[in-house]
Amino acid sequence: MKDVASAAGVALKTVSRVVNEEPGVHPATAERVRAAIDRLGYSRNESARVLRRGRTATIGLVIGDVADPFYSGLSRAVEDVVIGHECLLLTGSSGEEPVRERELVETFFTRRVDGLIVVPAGDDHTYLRPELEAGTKVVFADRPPEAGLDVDTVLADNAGGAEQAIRHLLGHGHHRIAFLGDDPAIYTAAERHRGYRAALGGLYDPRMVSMRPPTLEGVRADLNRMFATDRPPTALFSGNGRYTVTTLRALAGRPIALVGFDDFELSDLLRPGVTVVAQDPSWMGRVAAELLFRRLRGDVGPPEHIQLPVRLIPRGSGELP
Amino acid sequence: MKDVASAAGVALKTVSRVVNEEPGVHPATAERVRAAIDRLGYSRNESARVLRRGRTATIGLVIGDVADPFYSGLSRAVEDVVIGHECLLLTGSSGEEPVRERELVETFFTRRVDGLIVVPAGDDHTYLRPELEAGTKVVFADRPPEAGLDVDTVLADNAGGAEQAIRHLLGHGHHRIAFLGDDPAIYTAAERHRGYRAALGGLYDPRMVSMRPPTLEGVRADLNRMFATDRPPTALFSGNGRYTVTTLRALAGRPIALVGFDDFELSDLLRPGVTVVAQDPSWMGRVAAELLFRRLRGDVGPPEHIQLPVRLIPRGSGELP
DNA sequence: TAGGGGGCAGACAACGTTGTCAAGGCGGCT
DNA sequence: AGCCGCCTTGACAACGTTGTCTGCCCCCTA
Repeated sequence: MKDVASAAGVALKTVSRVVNEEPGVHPATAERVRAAIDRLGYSRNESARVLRRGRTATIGLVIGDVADPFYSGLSRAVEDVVIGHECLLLTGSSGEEPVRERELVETFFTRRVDGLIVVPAGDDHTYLRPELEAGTKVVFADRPPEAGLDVDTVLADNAGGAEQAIRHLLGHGHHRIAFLGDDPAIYTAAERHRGYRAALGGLYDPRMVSMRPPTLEGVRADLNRMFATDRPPTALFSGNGRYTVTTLRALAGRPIALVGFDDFELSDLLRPGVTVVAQDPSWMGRVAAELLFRRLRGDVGPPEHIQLPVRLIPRGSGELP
Repeated sequence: MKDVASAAGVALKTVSRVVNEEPGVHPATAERVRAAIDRLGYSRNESARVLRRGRTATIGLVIGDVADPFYSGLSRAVEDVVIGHECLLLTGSSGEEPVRERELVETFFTRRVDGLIVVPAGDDHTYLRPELEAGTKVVFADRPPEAGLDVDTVLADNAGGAEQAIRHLLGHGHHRIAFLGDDPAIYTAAERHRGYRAALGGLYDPRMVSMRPPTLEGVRADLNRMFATDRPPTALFSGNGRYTVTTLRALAGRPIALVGFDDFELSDLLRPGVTVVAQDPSWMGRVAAELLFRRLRGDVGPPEHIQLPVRLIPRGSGELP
């Protein structure tokens, strides 16, 4: 910038004004400055600007794993909103590890992100307190923080979706419905299990429940265990997208009624098509990002807790007798 | 930092030394400083550090679309390498639009990223020249830049993979094999078509080729056109993952031999399983990122052009008669 | 013609770090 | 005892911007 100034024969500040399109520069001078900028191939040093102004125009996003379609859909939506606000996006995958989540968040904070969207992996976010009090805006998506930390959240209707799925299966004559889901320490898994249990009421049987990481062997073993009981399941409800796929693999073609939480590509191409309770990850991302930017614009209302509806899509597997 | 210094009763520079774990600070002093840091909840301002040192410890990644599994797999691998080098990752999706690709790259440059990994959408990268000459390291992944710009590239063996697929189909008795792929302006599509043509030799017939964006209607129309000819195809080769899925939808269960480029989740669960030429997006991401960091460490050898092998995985659809 | 006001330009400090250099104190060696 | 060198610490400038304040010039009005 200094070089541009001397090349154009003006003061540093004048170049700054031109670059920032501030008023009060004579058009002819501005033209001269722009010419010098082009000639020298100058581009503003954003770090210095950030240092001086205090705003980074950068948003941080912490998710479980970009390679998971749920998260990548969410990511893309967040990215679009962020770009629309002339900001950039720092993304990090926690791999669902609380320690890594925290490291990422803290790294983002030292980079002075203006705002943060987090899909939490852990359940202790006291480490956020200082930064929240310092005014950094944080929105939780997909899962809330632990009780006691009242911040903006954008969640899907997990329990409601699970209830819907179970009622659908009950409506097709099933009374013995198994639940295959993730570790109950994961909020969404716990909620979906809660909805499952609520919808089943007196039909609930803990032997028909398997909650653990979705490994093929594990799922296969649990299914075998369930099928070996005196009253085996006639229908399955799987607690998330990866789980549904794993379950399909474990079933190896064995026909049984199945409803899965989360839609996934090709669910319609399988035979039978897989009936799912679909949530919309990009909607969630968009809503979370827009909420964040509203906060950044100065909205200081009480924390919002947005719940997004989910939708049951019958495709065949949930309608088997 | 100033506050920490006065709280600990030492000079600014001493705090800086402690924070950066530089040698030459008395353990007792360091302890006092660390106590003050904890008490005040201080965290280093990375922007100022960047400004002073000139290195941002940030890498930029420009891809087509995070929501596409190929790119998100690549992203995740890049992210892991980047985190391993204590850097952060700025990600942007070009949506395959050259203009947006350029905007993203230039935004990343004004943010002074140390290095850049690009999956190019456009075919004019002269705009990179100044920055390349200024020493910023850039690696192209998945697709090369236009001829004339000799930079590091990491590509898959697109033509070879296509040849392999076609030879596989020829080996199963097919002589009439159609190609369904993306716009030939996209490098990978053009290369795969090249391999297809080379493997077919005299059997090549332009009427059996459809290259256009993968819309369901378009693919369906082209398939109908091909099937309506006097010598309809007995096998299909689809030019990328999304294309394969679209083709499967367009076929609506009609059995015909099919090999697709790119593996995809559930390819094994369809009946018949889908035979594919698989590339490994995370391998590509890892290799590109590692090459980039080698450059950042000062490796100044001539540009490297890495080609990653692909692998044919028979699953049933490619072995139909 | 004198005074006032608006348009334009520049000087300077500050943002929070880090690299360079210099200085003080202390122990060991001659 | 005097000198040297090491260990520890600090002062200061610089990185490239931007916000504030000041100054100049010209035109308009009384």
